[in-house]
Amino acid sequence: MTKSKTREQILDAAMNRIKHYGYGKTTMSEIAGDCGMSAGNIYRFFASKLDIAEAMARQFNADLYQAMSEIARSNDAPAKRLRRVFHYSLSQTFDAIEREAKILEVAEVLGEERPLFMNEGLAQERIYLCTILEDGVEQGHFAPIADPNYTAEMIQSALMKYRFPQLFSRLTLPKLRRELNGVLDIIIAGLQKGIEKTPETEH
Amino acid sequence: MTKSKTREQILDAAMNRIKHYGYGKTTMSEIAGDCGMSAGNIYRFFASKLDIAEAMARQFNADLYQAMSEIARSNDAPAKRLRRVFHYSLSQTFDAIEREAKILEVAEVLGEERPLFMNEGLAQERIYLCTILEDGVEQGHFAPIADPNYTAEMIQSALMKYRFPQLFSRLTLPKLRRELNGVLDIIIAGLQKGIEKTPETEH
DNA sequence: ACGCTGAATATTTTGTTGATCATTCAGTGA
DNA sequence: TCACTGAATGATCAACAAAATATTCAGCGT
Repeated sequence: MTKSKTREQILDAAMNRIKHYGYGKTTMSEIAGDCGMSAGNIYRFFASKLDIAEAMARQFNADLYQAMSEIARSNDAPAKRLRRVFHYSLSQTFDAIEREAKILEVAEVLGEERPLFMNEGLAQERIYLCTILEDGVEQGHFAPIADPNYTAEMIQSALMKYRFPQLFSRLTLPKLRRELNGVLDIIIAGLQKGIEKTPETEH
Repeated sequence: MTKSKTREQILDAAMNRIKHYGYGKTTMSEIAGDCGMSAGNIYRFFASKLDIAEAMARQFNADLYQAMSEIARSNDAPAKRLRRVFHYSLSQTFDAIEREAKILEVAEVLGEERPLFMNEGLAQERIYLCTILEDGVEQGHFAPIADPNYTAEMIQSALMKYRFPQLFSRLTLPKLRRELNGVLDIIIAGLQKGIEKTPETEH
């Protein structure tokens, strides 16, 4: 347990520095210095500097998933829950990057060096989306869905642009919200109507 | 007319080199050498090296728009035309980059240095999308659409990922096609059902 | 006047070298 | 034995100079 305490201390020190100076500009020595230990000792708690960044993102995601989970279980209409999940995610990510621009660098580095970690997050998010989709079908708001996880994946694909907003465009938050709502309008209409899978493969 | 002939010659020489060696690695002198002229003379036909890249992309787009225009005017059902437009664009872009990997660099440079050029292309594409959407409404396949250009914009947003496939992901063409179809399934269902614009702004 | 050249200039890229840094691990103190 | 240190190692980065390169333009030949 003291081990986990030290780990938290390291992570905390790292986060403070990285948020302020960026991933590339904070050194293991500095983090160690903040914790009153040697750089080498950090490696007893994190296998690499990248793993610190990953732990940072994991913590950010944990909060996000917590909120998503609550939204997914709420009493709102399924369509509204869908909107809330993606708007919440957009706002949180946008604000975090707005507040601490250096967080974008962490996202870039992880996207590049840890592509599987990103997939993990998408898979987790899909769990909440499936809940909403299944509720929607059950309550008669959505037409039957053959494979909710697949449909969730397609919804994620369509909304990829709003995941790390500042990474894919330079739109302001209001414009992003407007677009997100527009795309959601179409998706929700599609879910209500019922999706007919494409009959044949085009050339 | 001889002026336009020379311009074409320059563009042609530039394209050959850029496709093979990349934008950064081909020099104005080399292009000029291929055309038997001095580097300075190129500037009587192109304002800058970037403008050569833009002309290159413009030529690629011209073919794309030509095909899109034909698809948009075809007799297929509107839903099918929508699919064909995006699948065609995906295949063309993917293949071009597959064939000449250096083309991706041109896309990157233009995306970075000429963001407005990208918008121009999106606007052009929307013209064809609007044709399809309006046909679809007229023929009773799609529910009425208040603002087709806006809806086209939202469709483009949802399909952004498939525009420069190798830029946003590392998926294979079959996987991209599968995803594109999945997202299109939802969009088309939404168009058939009719889109209710989001009633209020969230949080 | 026209179409072009090639030298001049400004900007970028490249190459190099010294530092800095991430990571490892033998060894220290408790 | 356990938690840690600090020196050693290789990798990466930063800064600066040198070399290429993009761009301009005065002037040449027609």
